[in-house]
Amino acid sequence: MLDIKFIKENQELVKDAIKNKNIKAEIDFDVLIGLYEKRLQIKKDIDELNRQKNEAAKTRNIEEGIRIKNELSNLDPQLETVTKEFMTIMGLLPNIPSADTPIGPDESGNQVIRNWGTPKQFDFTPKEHFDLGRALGVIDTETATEVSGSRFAYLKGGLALMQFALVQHVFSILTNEEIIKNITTGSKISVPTKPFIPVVPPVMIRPAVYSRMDRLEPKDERYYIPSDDIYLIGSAEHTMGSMHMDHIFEEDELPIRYIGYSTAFRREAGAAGKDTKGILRVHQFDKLEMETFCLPEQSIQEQELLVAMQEHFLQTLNLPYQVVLICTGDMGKPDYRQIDIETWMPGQNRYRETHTADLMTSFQARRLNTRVRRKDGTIEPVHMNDATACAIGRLLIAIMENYQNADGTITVPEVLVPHLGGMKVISK
RNA sequence: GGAGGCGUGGCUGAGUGGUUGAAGGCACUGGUUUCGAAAACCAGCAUGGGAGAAAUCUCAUCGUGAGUUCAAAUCUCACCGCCUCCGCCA
Repeated sequence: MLDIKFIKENQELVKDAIKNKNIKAEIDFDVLIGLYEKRLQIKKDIDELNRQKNEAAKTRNIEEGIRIKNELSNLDPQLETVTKEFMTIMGLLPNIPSADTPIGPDESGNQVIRNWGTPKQFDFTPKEHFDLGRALGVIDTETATEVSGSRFAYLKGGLALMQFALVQHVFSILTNEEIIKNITTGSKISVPTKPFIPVVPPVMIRPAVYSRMDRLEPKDERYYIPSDDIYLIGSAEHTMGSMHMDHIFEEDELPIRYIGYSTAFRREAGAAGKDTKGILRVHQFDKLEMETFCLPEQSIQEQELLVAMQEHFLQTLNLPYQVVLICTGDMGKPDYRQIDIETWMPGQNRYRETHTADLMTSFQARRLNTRVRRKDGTIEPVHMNDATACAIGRLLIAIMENYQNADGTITVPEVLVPHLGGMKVISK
């Protein structure tokens, strides 16, 4: 949610954001500001009546008290109505995109800002992960479809083990302050080198909290359990970002960095027919997610750190990738700046999205009421960043396709070998 | 799931209808003292909204939401959460 005072002073910015982010809502700013002012006026009237009520109560003026009570009963519903209308419009407004965000209608407007590594030349035609996985018996979507439905899979054998090798690998990087220090120095990123705190968060979330994260929508995309009025999360971000709602940090406590491991649940509504084979797009996958809280003036650098950590991770696996600055039409509503990383998938002969890094500025924090008390005593919303550390399913695909051999076996990346108990090749 | 108990400020803890936004303690901040520190003493110390140049004034908030009352942290109801015992369970 944006700050109404910011909106009043920066209407053009907000209007541009709505247009450039393709938000399908007709917002009348005169109406919005009118509602805000009307609400303020009603609140003032109620405040004054309350003052009189308190006065009457103190002096035990019963008749006066009854009179004021009746008057208040007229105003209360008015306030409720106006507040509701006001909040409805406020909830539609997106975050403002950063100045360096390209303006574009959809993914065609995204900009590749750098790339790393050279796609390996194979002396045979590289296969896609589902063919490799089926032949090796490590991905079974047929049985999963019978048992659970489409877009589910069994990961087996060496691939199942590799999932946990990746988890170990990510945790070992992100909890190591030395590595973070080297990366910030090497990339000239000026943020504290505080390591990430490992977290296994809940995978279910209450509707009200989901809404405060501004992640309840699109509801079609969410799994909902009516008997308990609860949602399954689509990312660890959802229950980690909300960890500190209604909390005020002291300035020197920040940044706070978490690395969470959880299963993510997605209905993939509207993706019918898209990426139906294998495990690229499934209803359930495991993911390691970074979530950080920091001072407003540090949040861009913080996002740069998260991207640098992602790049470091891919480099340790020697996987070629490109870094993409996402344009207005393709970025999320709460995003200020979104950077994706696409990793080379030889079987598909193209880069596919494996990572995303979202800088939300104060947009989520304002609704979550997560704030910081500055040294001078002022209190303001913190800035929040979230970013993929490792979407395990998609990384497994990248590893399978990049490390495949002519005989259909898969070489285990060197850094993962120790985490796989010394296993060097996944074969039948 | 059954029985009972409980939710008050950063923490602890008093407060069962009337200047209680809330005693006391701890923690924290500033000061006095000290060569310095500890201790002691003094002072300050919730958040949000509104008015004001400011001092300050004012409204709301004692898990959440409704209700009773001239008046609610205190009474009623619902919901949420926590604790203890029993049951079940990884």
